[in-house]
Amino acid sequence: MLRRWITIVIRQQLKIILQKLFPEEKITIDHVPREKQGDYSTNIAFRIAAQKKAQPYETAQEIASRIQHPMIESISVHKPAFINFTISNDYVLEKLLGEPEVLDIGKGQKIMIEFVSANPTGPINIVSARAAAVGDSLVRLLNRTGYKTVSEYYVNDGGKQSRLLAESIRQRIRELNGKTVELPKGGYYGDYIIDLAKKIKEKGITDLEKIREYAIEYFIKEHKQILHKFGVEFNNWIRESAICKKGRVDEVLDLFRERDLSYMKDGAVWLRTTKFGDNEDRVIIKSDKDHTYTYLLVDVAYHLDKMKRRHDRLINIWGPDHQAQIKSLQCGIMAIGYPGDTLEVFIVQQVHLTEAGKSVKMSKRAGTIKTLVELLDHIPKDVVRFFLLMRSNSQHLDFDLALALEQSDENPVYYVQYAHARIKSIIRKAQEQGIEYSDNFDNKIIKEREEIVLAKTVLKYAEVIEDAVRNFEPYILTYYLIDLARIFHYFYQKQRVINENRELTQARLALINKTAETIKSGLEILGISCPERM
RNA sequence: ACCCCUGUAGCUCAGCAGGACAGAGCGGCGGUUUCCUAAACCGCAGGUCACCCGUUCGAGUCGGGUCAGGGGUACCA
Repeated sequence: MLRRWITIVIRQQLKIILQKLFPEEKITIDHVPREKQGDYSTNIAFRIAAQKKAQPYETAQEIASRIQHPMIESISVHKPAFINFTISNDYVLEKLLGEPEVLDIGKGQKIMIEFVSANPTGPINIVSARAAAVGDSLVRLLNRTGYKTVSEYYVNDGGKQSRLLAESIRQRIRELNGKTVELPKGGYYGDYIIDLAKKIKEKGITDLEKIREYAIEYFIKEHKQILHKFGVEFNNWIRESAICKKGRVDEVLDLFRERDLSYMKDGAVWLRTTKFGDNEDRVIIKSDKDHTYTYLLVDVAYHLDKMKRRHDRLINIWGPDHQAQIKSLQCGIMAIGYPGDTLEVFIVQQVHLTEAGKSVKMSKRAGTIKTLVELLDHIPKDVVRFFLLMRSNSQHLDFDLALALEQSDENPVYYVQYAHARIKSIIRKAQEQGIEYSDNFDNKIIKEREEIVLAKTVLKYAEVIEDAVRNFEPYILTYYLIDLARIFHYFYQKQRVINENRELTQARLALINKTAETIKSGLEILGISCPERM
């Protein structure tokens, strides 16, 4: 990629000029904010001047005068003391039309990435949908950059919530039978419970445990279906019950006992998480009759299982409501002998659904949910994904339903897709006239500002991918695609691709073809379709 | 009380490990189509980067504090 090459070149040059004055890795290369003043810039003169107690501007001029390289078209010094480089067009075109760079950032590292993991007690809400979009894009991104990923969905099919769900359904069934009922405290009240109750009533299931099983299977199936519709597939769906059956919980309990990290108090078993920096110790086995396990215990067991499957890194993507668990879980993982940074957790912040300025609150229990199912009933998958990938993970996200429904210019998804469709249309047109694009042209034929800017922007793609991977932030790519589309549209307005000069036409076809490939690649990573025509 | 996230143009947000006169989209106003898709493009208006201190040659960016908004702090998952 350009940035890497220019960094290497400049470092080499500076190394000679500066001798040992400055460590190579401290030389930073940035993009220049203003197009007219070059492509890349270094602030090295400030550093050198500070060390030598010299004037920064003069130092910059001195350094600049001594740098020379065929890929650098020109060097200029700007006040206060920036040294700017403009890349030669030849080099840009050579890179653009050459073999696409294979980015091997991961170097075969195995990453397990767990996301969504919504409880099978109701439909998937929009925050989980956001996690799904982010997680799925990250998987695609990582797989294209030299990582080996495994995506996993953890199903909480045990525990109190599923029993509460079953009880809620049973009461609804009784209600359908004309009885007055009392819904369990903290139970589930959504309309979907009544629908499910009707189904279960028809099947003639009355046993509470059978109701529970039926309901859980029902929701797992529903989640799989809707995620499939959303373009998200998981390598593994792993169940809490399976982890328990495997004996992982006992393993974990043994480890705790061996290391003297668990103790009895008030009839419950506690884990000394404070030893690892938690604010308080946590209960792992409850004091109730059945001595049931807490979520924490089972979750530690689950993560032990993940680690036994030999992954180099474990990543979880969680919603904001799970923020408080991170510490305890990491302490639990340390308690079984793994380093605290074994598990990295990324929190995607909440999603605010807005409609005509009014916000719609969401809670699974309250029954006023806006679910992924409902969302996809009204808004195309591409739009939902794009909107959910427009903010950094840590940003609260406003999802404007009205805007999402707009089928036109306001909607940035179509803006990007349209750029691709437009290019494809031009290429089709050219083919009808018997013109194919060709990489064999004199580089000097590409010289218009709009062409060069487009070419340089396409080349930035590799840098963007690198940034997105490094930060685990797909939105960086989303922004880039909007930017690329804008630059293409501008180019289109200013320069004709198909024109009377055949060689120029072919060159421009090659340029826009690369642009289309880049948009397509980017949209694929975001899990968004890329139509040939619109 | 403690923890996490956020506070940049009327609205929604970019601003990448400090740098060059603060950017985009939407909304507002005004333009562009004998020609490759107008789902496009161009121009104008609009900001004491919440506030205060500090570090620095240089702070929207880093540190401390204040204020404001959202979320979280279960023997629920």
